[in-house]
Amino acid sequence: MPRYDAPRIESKWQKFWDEHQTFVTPNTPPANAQGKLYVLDMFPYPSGSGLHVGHPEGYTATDIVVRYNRMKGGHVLHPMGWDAFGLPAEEHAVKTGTHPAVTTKKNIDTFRRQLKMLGFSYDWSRELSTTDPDYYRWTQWIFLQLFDTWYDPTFEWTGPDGKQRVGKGRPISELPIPEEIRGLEPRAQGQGSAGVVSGHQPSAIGHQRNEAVRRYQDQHRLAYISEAPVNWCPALGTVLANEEVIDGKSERGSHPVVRMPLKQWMLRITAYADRLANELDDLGWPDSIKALQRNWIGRSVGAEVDFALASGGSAVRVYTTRPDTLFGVTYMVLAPEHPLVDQITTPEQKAAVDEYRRKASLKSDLDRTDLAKDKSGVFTGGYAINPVNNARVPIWIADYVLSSYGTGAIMAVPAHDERDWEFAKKFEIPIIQVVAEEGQGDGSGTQPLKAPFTEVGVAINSGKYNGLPTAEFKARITADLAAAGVGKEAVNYRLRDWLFSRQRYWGEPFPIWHELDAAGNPTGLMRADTAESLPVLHPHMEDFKPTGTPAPMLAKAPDEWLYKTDKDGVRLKRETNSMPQWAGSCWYYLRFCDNKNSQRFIDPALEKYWLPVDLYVGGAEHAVLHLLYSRFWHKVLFDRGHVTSPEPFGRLVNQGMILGEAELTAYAKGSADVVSPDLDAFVSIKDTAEAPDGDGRVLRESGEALSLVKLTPDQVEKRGGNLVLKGTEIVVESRAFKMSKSRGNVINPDDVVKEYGADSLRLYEMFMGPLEQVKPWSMSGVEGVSRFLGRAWRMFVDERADEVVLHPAIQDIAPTNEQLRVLHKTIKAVTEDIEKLSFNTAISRMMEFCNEFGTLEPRPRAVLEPFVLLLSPFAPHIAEELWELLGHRESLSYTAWPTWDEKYLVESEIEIPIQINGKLRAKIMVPAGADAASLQKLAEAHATIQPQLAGKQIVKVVAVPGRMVNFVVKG
RNA sequence: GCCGAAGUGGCGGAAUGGCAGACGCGAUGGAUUCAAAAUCCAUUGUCCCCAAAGGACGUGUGGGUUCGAGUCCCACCUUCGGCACCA
Repeated sequence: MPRYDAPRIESKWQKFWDEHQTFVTPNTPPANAQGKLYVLDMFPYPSGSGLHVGHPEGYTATDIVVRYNRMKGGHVLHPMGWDAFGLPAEEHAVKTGTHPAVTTKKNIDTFRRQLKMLGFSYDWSRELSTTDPDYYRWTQWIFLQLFDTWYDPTFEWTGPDGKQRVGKGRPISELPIPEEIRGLEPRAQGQGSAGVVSGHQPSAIGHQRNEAVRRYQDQHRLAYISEAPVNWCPALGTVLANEEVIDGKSERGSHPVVRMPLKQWMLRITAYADRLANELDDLGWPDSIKALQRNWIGRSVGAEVDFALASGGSAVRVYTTRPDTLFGVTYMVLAPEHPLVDQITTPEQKAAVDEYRRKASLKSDLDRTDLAKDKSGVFTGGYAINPVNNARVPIWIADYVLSSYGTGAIMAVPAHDERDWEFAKKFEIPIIQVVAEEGQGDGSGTQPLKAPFTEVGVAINSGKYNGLPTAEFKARITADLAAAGVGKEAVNYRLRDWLFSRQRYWGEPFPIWHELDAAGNPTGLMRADTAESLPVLHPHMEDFKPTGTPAPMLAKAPDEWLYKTDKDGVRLKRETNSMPQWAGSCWYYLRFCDNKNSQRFIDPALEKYWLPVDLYVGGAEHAVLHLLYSRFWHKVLFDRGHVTSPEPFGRLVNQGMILGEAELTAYAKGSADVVSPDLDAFVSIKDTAEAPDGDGRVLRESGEALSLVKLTPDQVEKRGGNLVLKGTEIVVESRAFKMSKSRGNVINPDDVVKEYGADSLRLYEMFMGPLEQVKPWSMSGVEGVSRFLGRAWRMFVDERADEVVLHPAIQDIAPTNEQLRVLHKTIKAVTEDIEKLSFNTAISRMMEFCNEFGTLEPRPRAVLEPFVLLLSPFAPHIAEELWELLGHRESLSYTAWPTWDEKYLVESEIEIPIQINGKLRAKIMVPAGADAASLQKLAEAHATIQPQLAGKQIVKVVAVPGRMVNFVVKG
């Protein structure tokens, strides 16, 4: 009984591919190669729970593209690796004492086994893990590049891509040092050289004398240390980047996060904000992802304006995008942390101001969000002078102004800004309208505003600028302010510099040392490890418990790791922070091209050959962070001449999330724990509404809370276009939820493979719907595609025989024209669908083919053979087995992809619709080449059309050859 | 609130401005079987009609463009995703 036996076939071919190294890709293209193709999956974090069904979705898609292109003769790079640093392995270490490296290795082994089980054609010889010292050696090396680079925003240059740019990351040795800093000891010109890491040469220059210069350089590096309020998460024992904090809680684990000032490594990604935004234009990415990134970067163009203090002394600089509303300024607001606050606060207000600042400093982001509903603030007692009209403006502090955006101070124009409006209303500050809607008169005698007017319009109450449209006003006043020396155009970004240090063990150590003075205290001066001394390995540790304080884990490392004395006798202490998980994933796509290179992070020739990645597939959750960070690193490497492509990823596709199986739910009156069993208690979903707190549903009329009853499919039936409780009119809800342990709807790929086989899982993941779309899982859907594979198997194999032999119906006979037409139609459709990544429709076409030939007797071999090749990228194991059965000795992996011939596709007769006034009235068979006139004649003569046209006036006839005929009639 | 994506049978989904619902699931009927599983065949948007023939209605809602709209334009509603005091 040679039934389709997935386990036997799949293990046989997985072993074959392994032993024959079928998918190992040499870096030199084969003689007849049709060009290179680099297809990359976002590599997974190898978690302890193993592969999720979401993983194979993207992986199958890329595997199909890769297998297809290999057969087309492409030189294809398709690697896989592990993003393996991260908190879970370390949390496990805290609990069990198992070293994170051990846990990580175990998890990687599981992931590798699972991926191999699914038959993906990765070149496993290129496998890498971010935790390999061989790998993170180069992560540290790239960090040193960042450390050795400053951004020159005015530098004009032409890159290896032939494009002109303004702004470049340059060696720190080329940073111009201002005279006053250079001091007594002028630096030699051109000190240091590009490509050699570290800005200091301890033996060449006495660095004590250069201390000021070194500190100046340190302030300008792309990797720098700053003391700033950061998100400290006590539960995780680490600080988190803004991006890792959601609603005041940690993204991972939802632990509370507090703000506190700490010294941290930062990466100056803001220097690249413009290029990161602008160079998105040419990328083959979905517009929605580009929009997400632009949104995140949040570039805004406005003006900085100086308001002199009424008390004299320094001025307050504000940032505004609406300099045209300067005449409407009725107060100013400084962020509570603003450095001028102390200076302007009057003695009478000091107590109130100090108290407010103290409270604000304690507030976590969550608290600030909660308070957002109600504006708070305190008057400082100080006044500023509005430069356009010399008006005295009171200065307040309020936490709705952020110290980290713009200048940390605003001019408040309540008439034309929502937030200022709310604030002014609450504290009874005057509101002056200075912009009127177009065509609403000149504004003299304007009614008081009922709400802030935030649109553009025409200036009023603005002196000589009255009547100017907003855009013109902005340009004019910006120029006027600049001429007067009190303002200038300015650009701001929502994007902040990237907080790059964490306080945990299981991350890349920094290749940095801190100089210590005689008393053992840090001097604030740093030294970098040399490139040759890398990697900086982790110290040996027994205890992985967090310190419980913001002091990094590595501070508990043994002294021999922590301290050393440099050649010049200076005592050094190692940097004890570690890099965040994002670091390793920023450049793995480069290392895959050359993962064994011990001399460089990537061979320049290989970078030039393989980069950029031609197709990058992964989840949309990485739309902002990972993709923005890698682009940033890539651009720095580009500026420093280490890579020749300006962007890492040419085409990007996001796979949609896979939800759990749809669940049926009915709602009933009564409390959740006591659900009345009688039907009267049940309520139709149409009579319910979402609960105000977002949790559960309530009765629409009364707002009464309803309890939720899970149903099985046999408890419902369809009636009148709805799903109802059996025998009732009560409509129930059918919805799919995100897979989660708590809901118990997680599907394990291992189980699916055990029951249906890897080919069925692959096929189902692709058949569910468009790759990019969110879709619910369905076990009976898996069964459906598995039945299709069974049919395909029986098309080739005689199940009544004792052995696996070719079906006797398969014969070397000449196919009919109709059979050839079906074959070539299928080849064309499948080929074009793969090119479009429209895998679900490609599978449909193959199902149709199978429905056509599956039970046909006899079946021409010449028609069936190409079908196996079409199927092979989707279901490679069964395809290899059938290919072998058909008598082929070689794996089909490099067999030429079938081509179609248009001549087989033409049909002699086609069916076209006949419409009257656009409505379908009949269908007729016509010769394929019939022209418009003969179409019309045939249509008019048709038995059901003729009577309908009789006695009516034909106004117009639209006849499209090969398409349709439409009669437009009157009467 | 802002930005983005999407609304098509009982379900997943298909459809260069030209036959809506391909393909699959589910369901129903039949064949095969001692019986079942598996398999094969047929039917399956809703409604009118005894039935057939035929007809009416159908792609979130309301308008519009067009000989013709699921598809293009305008307004709105709903769901999902992201951002959210960013001046």
